[in-house]
Amino acid sequence: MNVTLRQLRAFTGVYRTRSITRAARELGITQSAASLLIQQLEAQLGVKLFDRSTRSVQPTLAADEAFDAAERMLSDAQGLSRRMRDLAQARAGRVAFLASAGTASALLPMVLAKFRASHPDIEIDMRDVAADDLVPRLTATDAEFAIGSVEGEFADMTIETLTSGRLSAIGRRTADFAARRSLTWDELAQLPTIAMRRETRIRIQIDQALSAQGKRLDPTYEVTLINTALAMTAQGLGLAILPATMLPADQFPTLIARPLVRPAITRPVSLLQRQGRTLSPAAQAFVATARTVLAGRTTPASG
Amino acid sequence: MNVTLRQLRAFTGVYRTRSITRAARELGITQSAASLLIQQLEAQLGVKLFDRSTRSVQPTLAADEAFDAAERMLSDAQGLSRRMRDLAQARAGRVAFLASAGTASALLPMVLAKFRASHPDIEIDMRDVAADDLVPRLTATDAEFAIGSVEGEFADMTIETLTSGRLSAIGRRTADFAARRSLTWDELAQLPTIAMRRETRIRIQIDQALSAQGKRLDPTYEVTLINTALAMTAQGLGLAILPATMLPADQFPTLIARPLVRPAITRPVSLLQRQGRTLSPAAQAFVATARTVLAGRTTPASG
DNA sequence: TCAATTCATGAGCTTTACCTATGAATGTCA
DNA sequence: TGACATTCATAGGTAAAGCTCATGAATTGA
Repeated sequence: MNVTLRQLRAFTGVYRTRSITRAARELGITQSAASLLIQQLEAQLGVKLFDRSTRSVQPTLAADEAFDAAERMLSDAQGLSRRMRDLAQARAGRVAFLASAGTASALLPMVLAKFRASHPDIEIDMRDVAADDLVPRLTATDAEFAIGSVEGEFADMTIETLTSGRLSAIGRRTADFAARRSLTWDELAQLPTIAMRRETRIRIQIDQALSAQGKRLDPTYEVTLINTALAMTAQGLGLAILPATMLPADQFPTLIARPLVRPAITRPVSLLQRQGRTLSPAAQAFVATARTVLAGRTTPASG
Repeated sequence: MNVTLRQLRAFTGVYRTRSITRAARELGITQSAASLLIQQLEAQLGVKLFDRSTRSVQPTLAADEAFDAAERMLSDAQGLSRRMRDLAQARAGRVAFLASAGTASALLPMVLAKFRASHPDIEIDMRDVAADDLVPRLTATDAEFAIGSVEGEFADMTIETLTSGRLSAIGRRTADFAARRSLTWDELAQLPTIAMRRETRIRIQIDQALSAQGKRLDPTYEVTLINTALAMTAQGLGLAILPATMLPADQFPTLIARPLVRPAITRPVSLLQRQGRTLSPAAQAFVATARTVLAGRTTPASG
């Protein structure tokens, strides 16, 4: 057998109290059990730890030396337990995840704010990445999950849609525009528009959906960043063509979104996880927050 | 129940090898036992430590955090065991003891030399003390034992005679002196002599023994230190009156001792220990060395 | 001398720990 | 694709350990 923490607990107890009986009471065991634990430890270490008579329990020099080491081990054990409990309850820890650039800028800030309010001590490491890189990066890095607009199936990945935004025209709140319930892509063709560049994931999706219907989008401006498109829209340069979920209402209070129809195109925001990999409790808490926050923003699929 | 070192050993093994089976082999237990230990630890800490399938065992983030703490505890445990084993085998440690001034200067140096040769890593703390102080100091300080000329009984002390020296006349190796087997105290009265001061323990013993026989000692010189007496003798100032054991042959090669008789007075060198207090293994080793070294020098009680 | 306290020990019971055997899942190679 | 090999999990049984209770021995204090 080997030294056990039980024995060390008994040892430090006896060392401090100079009494087997008192130490046993502290540990919630009987005096005889404590006596045995000390005997075991002495046999284990090959050293007498206490000179004991019925009337006194005197630590030996060896006990003096052993005491510090024993205390350190016990406090390490307690520290480990406490730390793990904190991790388990998501009161401590770190969440590393990937987010596509658009999601990170438009959708996640409010999730982050809510999460930070409820879990102030959890470190967050959000890495924004091109949408196409989400899956390869998730397999390669230590990120626990990814959030972004991804569709399809991937080996060793589970995918879950958190919310989905209808492709919309975003423009200034003019009386004319505000009156509209929706716009068709055909109507849009006659207006100045701002869309994402052709290489972007979102644009590819649009172009594919439209060409399936024999239509096409000829934007007045093409940009790379969502924020650029929104800023230009706010300046009245045209209507931004983006999922409605991508409009942060607080950043652009003058803008409103109206769904585009014929065809209606929806764009999911999905959560990607590696299969067979448990999320850390902190990450689980974050995902839960994301689910509730984003669920409130889902554009109904029909309408 | 609580976290055990067994569990931690299994944990670090699995963490390192990424395999329950391999870790079990390392620990010399079966795979199923190792599997159970991991499950226990997880339940204990409330945290999943490994994502395991039949094909892979992946540490979680919690496991990454726990690993260092676990390793430290295990190495502390090993360090404790090793340190205690060293103490037990007297390969390390410290011996603190008291010695009366005379013993310390004349008798113990050779014991120290022999002990140091066989136990080079043991620290020695020898405190020389007036003979009368041996007992009070031994009860009050952390010294483990005392060596000196003490007779009688003391509460809570065990006493053991290590050697005893006959009171002798020590002089230069002249043909005349060397030819003598012994001297009587009466013969001594006509010669120049060097004795210890009246206050010293050794002198008190001499005076008592002589006065019991109606005799007395009138030394030419009275000194405090044994070495002074011997140095004066070496200069031919007179015969030193000391126990034969107190003559270090290597320091004073020109001197020889001849026992004093009528009466023959012996002076024990004793080992004092506190009753019910185990000596540390280092101290036991030292005492053993002292016993063997000093036993060789004992003057036969009769002769 | 008696009562009280404290540590050690032995008997007996309960709990734990471990092993063997087996099942389930997954990756590999023909 | 199907047989095979590997690996982890689980169930059942047994050996070992741990604990309690009861008791004994030693020592202190009244």
